[in-house]
Amino acid sequence: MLDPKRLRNDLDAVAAQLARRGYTLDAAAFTALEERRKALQVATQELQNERNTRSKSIGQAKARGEDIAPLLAEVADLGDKLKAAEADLNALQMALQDLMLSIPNCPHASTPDGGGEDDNVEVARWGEVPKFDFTPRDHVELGEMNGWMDFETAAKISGARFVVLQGPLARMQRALTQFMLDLHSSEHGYQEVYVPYLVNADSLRGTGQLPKFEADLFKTNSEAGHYLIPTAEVPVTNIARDTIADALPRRFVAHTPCFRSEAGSYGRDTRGMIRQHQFEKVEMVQLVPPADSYAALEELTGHAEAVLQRLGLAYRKVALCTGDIGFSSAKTYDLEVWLPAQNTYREISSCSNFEDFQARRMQARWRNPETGKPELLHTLNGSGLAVGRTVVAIMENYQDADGRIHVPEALRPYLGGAEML
RNA sequence: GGAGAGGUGGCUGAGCGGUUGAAAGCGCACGAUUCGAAAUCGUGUUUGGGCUUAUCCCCAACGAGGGUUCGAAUCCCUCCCUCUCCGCCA
Repeated sequence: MLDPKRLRNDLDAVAAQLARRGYTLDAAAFTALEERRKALQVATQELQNERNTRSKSIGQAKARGEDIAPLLAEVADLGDKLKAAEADLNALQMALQDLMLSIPNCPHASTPDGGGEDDNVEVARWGEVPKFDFTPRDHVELGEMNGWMDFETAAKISGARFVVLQGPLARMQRALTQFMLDLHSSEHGYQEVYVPYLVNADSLRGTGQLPKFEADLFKTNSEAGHYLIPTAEVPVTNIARDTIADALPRRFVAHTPCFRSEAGSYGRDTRGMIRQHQFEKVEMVQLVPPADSYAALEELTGHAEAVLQRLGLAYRKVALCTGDIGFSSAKTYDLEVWLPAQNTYREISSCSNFEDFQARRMQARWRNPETGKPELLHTLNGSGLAVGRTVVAIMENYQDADGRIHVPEALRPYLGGAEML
């Protein structure tokens, strides 16, 4: 959510920033709502003030033993007027709140302009793209020929966009999550956390998935209306909801499965493990003082890059343009890993600075030692990495002519020293 | 699932329906005292919003939401959460 004060005082500038990401802010509608809100609020508060002072004097008169009947008569209709005013104000504030919750974050000045993914800007490349003296197989072929990957059985059990992994490949996926968690917690300063996979609507509102993107989520029919998490960002960032931290930064890393309905992506990446309803991810989350958040974004992105580097996977770093960043993000870097079979780079991590957008929605604050006051903090997160896609990348980059998969050096300690899967 | 207890400020913990945003203590900040410190004394110390250059002033908030009332932390209803005992369970 954007700062209401900024919207009130600097509406044109905000609208201009939002226009960069292709969002048209209905300034007239906002102004109209806001003006009515102000008038109604002042009127309501005057009525409340009158009620309070009169009630107080009734109490005082009663204490003196005076007759309070005439005083009561004076306030007879006050209650109804007040109740009506409060109801009007309440309805208006709900409408205003709905509007506020539906406005995306303003892009940071350094986020490049653009309308869609074609306008994203590559900022770095790392690693050698592997050369094969044979035609590299894609992960589906490799997985199936080795008997490690079974989409048909998954389709029977669940449906499309699921997979059953078997034996060494299932084990490698587990090894990857251990490797990533260990790296971030022991070398990058993150605290490992284990979090719920079912969350309530308040948490999803906090990070920005709700109210706009309900269609992307799986909702359960539990009484509490739980949703399956689409990313660990939701439970982990919401650790800070409604709290005042006394020391920042706080860094968390968690491994969770992620569940996405992939509504609207029919026909895209239907083959293989690239786009599934359920996948494993290791996620980093940082809560930082506002002044530090852009340095933190560079650092956090570096932590995700470190995983790719240790695994020896070639990748590029892309600054998403204003038309491609997520709803809640002010700036996002995607890391794209080289996939030989697709002959292209594919997203394997997304690292974002949300500034105070999420913090304001979830009232996540810290006590600024300079002011002594509670202030909104900044939130960031990044995949470190999407584990399922890392499995794909390793298979495709580390295959040999026989379809066997070599194990990257860094991963061997997690697989009993094995050099091959 | 059954039975019971309880949710008040950074923490502990009071609070007959009326001047209680809330006693007291702890903690914290500033000041006094001191060579310095401890102890002691004094002052201050919630958050959000409205108006405002600012001070002041006003409104709201005692788990959440409704209700009763001129007036609710206090009474009533619903829900959420925590704790204890029993049952069940990985």
